[in-house]
Amino acid sequence: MKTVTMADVAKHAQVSKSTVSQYLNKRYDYMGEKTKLRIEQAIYELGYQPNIIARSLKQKSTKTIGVIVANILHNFSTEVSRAIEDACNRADFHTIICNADDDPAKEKKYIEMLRAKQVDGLIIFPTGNNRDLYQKMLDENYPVVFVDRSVEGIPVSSVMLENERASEMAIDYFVNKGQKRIAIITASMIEDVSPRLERMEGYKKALQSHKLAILDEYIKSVEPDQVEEALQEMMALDQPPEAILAGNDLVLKEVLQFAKLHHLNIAEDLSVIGIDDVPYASFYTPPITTVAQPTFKMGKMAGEVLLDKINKKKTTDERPDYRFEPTLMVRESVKEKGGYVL
Amino acid sequence: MKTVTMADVAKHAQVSKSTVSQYLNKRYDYMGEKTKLRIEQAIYELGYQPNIIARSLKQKSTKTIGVIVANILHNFSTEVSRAIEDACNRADFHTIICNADDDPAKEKKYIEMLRAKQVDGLIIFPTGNNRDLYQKMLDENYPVVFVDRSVEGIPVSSVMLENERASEMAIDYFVNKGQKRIAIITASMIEDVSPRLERMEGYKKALQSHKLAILDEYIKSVEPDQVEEALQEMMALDQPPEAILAGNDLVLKEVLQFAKLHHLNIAEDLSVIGIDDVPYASFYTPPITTVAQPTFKMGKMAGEVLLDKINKKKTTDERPDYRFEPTLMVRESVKEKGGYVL
DNA sequence: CTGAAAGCGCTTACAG
DNA sequence: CTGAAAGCGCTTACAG
Repeated sequence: MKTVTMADVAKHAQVSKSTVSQYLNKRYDYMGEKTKLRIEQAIYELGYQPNIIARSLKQKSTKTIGVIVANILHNFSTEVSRAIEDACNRADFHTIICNADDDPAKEKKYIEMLRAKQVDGLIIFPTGNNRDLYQKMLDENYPVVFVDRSVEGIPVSSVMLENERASEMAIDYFVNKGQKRIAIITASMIEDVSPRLERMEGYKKALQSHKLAILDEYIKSVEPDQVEEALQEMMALDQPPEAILAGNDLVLKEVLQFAKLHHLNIAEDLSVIGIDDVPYASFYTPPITTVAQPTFKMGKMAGEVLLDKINKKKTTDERPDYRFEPTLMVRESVKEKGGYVL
Repeated sequence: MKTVTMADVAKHAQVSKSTVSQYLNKRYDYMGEKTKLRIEQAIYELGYQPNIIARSLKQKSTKTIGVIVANILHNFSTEVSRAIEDACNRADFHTIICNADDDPAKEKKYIEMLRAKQVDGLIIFPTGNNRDLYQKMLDENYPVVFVDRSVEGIPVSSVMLENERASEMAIDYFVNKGQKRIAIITASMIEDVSPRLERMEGYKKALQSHKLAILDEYIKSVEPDQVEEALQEMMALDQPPEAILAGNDLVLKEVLQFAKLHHLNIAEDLSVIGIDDVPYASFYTPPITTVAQPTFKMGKMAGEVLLDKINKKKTTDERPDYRFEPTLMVRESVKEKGGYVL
């Protein structure tokens, strides 16, 4: 497997490497027609494939961006990544996707590895716990955009959901259906991750605006594997909640699993709304009402903002963040409590 | 953002570039302790990060492999990819994952792009329609392994499920539950993709071994968006099927959606088994019985076989393929037809 | 124990 | 219209 290089092509076509290079880069401005043909022919005969690595070294651009998702297990991450890819492909950029597994150490490793690989920019779903690194990239004027989360004090523009609005939509819907005992379960907030905080805020504000009390027993922020226990506790209350807002897809899954285990019928015995529109929502029994994120638009925006920074070589952010409106996907997991409608 | 290079470090530490390079590659055999310290210091002070692109160019190895999945929408693809990544990470290899979208043209584009990026080897879930390219890689002794599918006449070793066995397990289970009117729906077979064929074969053989007739009306191979229509037809038969084997996760999804739409209760009105253990199977109502592929093991094997080829520089395959046993995940989507048990 | 030199496969002013 | 030459940032025999 001896590789054929540009020099081989040049010799075969009886021109210089420079000319071959011009040809490849479509700078035919002054190139003779016969020369062009000879090169084309040589490339074909030798089965020549340019070595992008060599080009990148010289050009100091790899036409590749890195994407580091906090946790690939979230549906959201997969869908947004796909949209980022599409946006980048359109600009002839490639995409390398890495999964930080919610682990700041892994996130750090990937940031360093991708930068060592000379990717031209980074889209990060930040874990939030690598402030020094984030700051360093800013200082170096390295193109970065955040997705899903923002990091306090780090002025990198972030593509995010209107999170408070998402909770609010869910609560409004619950209340309109006559639900009053509404709980919320979000992923753990140890890391102070912004969407979790905002969704919690939205929940509280919405309850207040409906003049409903905020009960500590109805609020849980826990790891996925503790959701069951949290539900256990809630359901053992004298006044257990009758409706639950699941803060993300993983929490929703746990809630549904819990319901199954304890033979609670969704809607009938327990109303549920999930933030994140899971793929099975529409054909679940009953179909699950969710608050959908415009994942495609968000990914597209993230890709475009990053490409813009890369091209313009300006990494300053004129906008702190790009917020997107959620959509309520009304299905059948919320019970209508006739008598209590406001 | 002027990047600091090895030359800068060398100057700062007052040694030559060679020595810095030795240091980075941990060839300290004969390196003076003070030199080592000075270099370490210089690297730290300058915040030096090696440029992997430059190294790759010289070493002719990127320590990166490419993975091209036929269709990332299959759960199977995602899980196997994750396992491949893990296996590669362990050997300090990176992974670039691309999605061919079941489109041979895209597959071709990605194969060429990844090879241009000098990845050291390729794991492909082949679409099957790029025979020339596959053959070319073989001829060039380029390291490749296939996953999920094999390609007739292309002797690249492939990591696959024991597909016939998968269908057989499902049919045996149906029959043991007293089901006799068993249909199968697989994805379209226009492309002659091996697992689909094998699953179909397994279905037929299993029916025969149970002395059940093979009815053409009970066999459909269609695109996901035609599954509904196919079901429509089947269910309109004088003797509609009472059990359905869904050939993969996407088909299963369509079947469940169809059941929902037509108010058919799974198990009660229609028994179902799906090949591929979908994430929601365990908490669906009713929980869905599936035939699971050992995705983790398969991905690990694919990664290891490829790394082996890369390291040993031998790309000949001592084994045509690596077959894995499926597992029946018994849940509750198959009705026990008491009276009819054999 | 360390350094000078060549080279990996390209690109890009610049000269002609 | 085309070529010679330098250089991207590393690594690696080889010499000393």
